[in-house]
Amino acid sequence: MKPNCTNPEWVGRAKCAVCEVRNFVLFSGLTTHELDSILQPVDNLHAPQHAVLYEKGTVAPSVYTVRSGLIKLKIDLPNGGQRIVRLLRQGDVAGMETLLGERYHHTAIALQDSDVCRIPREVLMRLDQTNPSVHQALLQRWQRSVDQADHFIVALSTGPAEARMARLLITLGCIGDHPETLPSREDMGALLGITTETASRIMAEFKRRGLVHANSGSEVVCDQRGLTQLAGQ
Amino acid sequence: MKPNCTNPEWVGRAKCAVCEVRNFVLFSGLTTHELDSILQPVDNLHAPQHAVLYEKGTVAPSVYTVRSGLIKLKIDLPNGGQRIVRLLRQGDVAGMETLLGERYHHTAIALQDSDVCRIPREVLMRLDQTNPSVHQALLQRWQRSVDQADHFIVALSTGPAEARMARLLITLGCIGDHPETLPSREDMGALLGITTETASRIMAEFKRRGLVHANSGSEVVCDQRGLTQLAGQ
DNA sequence: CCGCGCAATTGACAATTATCAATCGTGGAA
DNA sequence: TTCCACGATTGATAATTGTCAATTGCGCGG
Repeated sequence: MKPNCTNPEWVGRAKCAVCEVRNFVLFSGLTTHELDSILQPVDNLHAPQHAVLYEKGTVAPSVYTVRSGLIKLKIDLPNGGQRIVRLLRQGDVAGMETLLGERYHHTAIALQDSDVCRIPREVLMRLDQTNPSVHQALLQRWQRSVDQADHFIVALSTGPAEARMARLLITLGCIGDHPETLPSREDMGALLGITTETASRIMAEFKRRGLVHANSGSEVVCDQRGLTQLAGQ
Repeated sequence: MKPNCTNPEWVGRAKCAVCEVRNFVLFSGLTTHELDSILQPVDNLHAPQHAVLYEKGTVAPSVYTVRSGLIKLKIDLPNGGQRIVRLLRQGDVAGMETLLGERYHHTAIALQDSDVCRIPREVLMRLDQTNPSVHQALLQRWQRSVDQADHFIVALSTGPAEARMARLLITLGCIGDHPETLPSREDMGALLGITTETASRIMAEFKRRGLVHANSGSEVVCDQRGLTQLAGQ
């Protein structure tokens, strides 16, 4: 679909000690001193929209934590399409199968311009063994993956397409006065297990009904109440 | 739907040292001596079909490992239906959210007569900290939950209902000369995100086409080749 | 400014699936 | 054995969704 295979761009060695989102990510339990003791590099990457962090089936040397932006984990279908199985945002972790010595289970692509930290497998495994707070944070991230996958099953893959779309918009958080840049119709389809055309029709209808307003920029704002009602069925 | 809320029946204190499936479950890395040092009881339960292991939202004192049988993890929908988000079989673990101090995220019910071991939270947390092989096994189970959830999204919630049903039958393993007792049509619907009637129609059609044969007992055998072809789309 | 390219939208129609209702089949209780 | 209860199956019809094709809208490069 997209020959646009940008790669993430190296921005610099991560400065975890002054990271503004450190309390949301894996290393929130580490002291500055402990952070200094990390010998191997944790790199700070900028992933522009459509950049590929990693591809399914390739050897997995690193785990990624999301500092900002939106990342999709997808699986390619035999018929040429794709199915998105997870959306990752600030504080989420991608590629934890790395820690079990497995190859990547998905392809990770930035849906929006994103900033991520790339943590080598060895670094995280050592911290997991030596630092209880990192260990606990890891278990929590694993559980978060499970919870998010369950949400995809229950909320985004159950019921009529209109209700699923409403739940997707709520999940994306474009509600009230908190505008968001939405994924393409194609990605929405891959998120909900419907076709691009159906996704487009539903979104167009939502706009006509006033449930979704285009903002000044490329962002949109949604009607919390109306969507919640639709999501019910 | 089912007022048939059987509870699991206590069979005895678990004898992990002589457990015939120990190599598939969490404690495969422990020596007999280490097993003896477990002070708190690991109970061996028999869960007859329809028995409820635990219910969503209740406090979670224990993790369950499946020794035999088939367990479903379900979530109740606002419209009265249910959505099954996982199927657990020999070696799988239910209720790991327990280890993070959370309440159960699902309701766990036996789809077939099953044997399970109930492991208190404290036991598993202590072993996780003291025994690397248990720690590793735990991470693997967590990853397995993620993988199984992904399978539900990609294989069982994507594409037309007929293809999903074919993939479900393959997943259940009722292929070749390995017969299986299938879930009810209602449960199949909850597994695939379709109605009971649609599940019934598809299964009836599979039988007519010779893709599924009733066995002598209540079990069925499926045509591997034919189902695999259907699963493609 | 124009026009190209790509995504979004829309239309028409076919296929799939849901809904509601009735019937069938079977195992278990009386 | 007969009858009942319940799950499975089937039918008829409406609603939803997919498919294929055309058109619109818009940003960006020339």
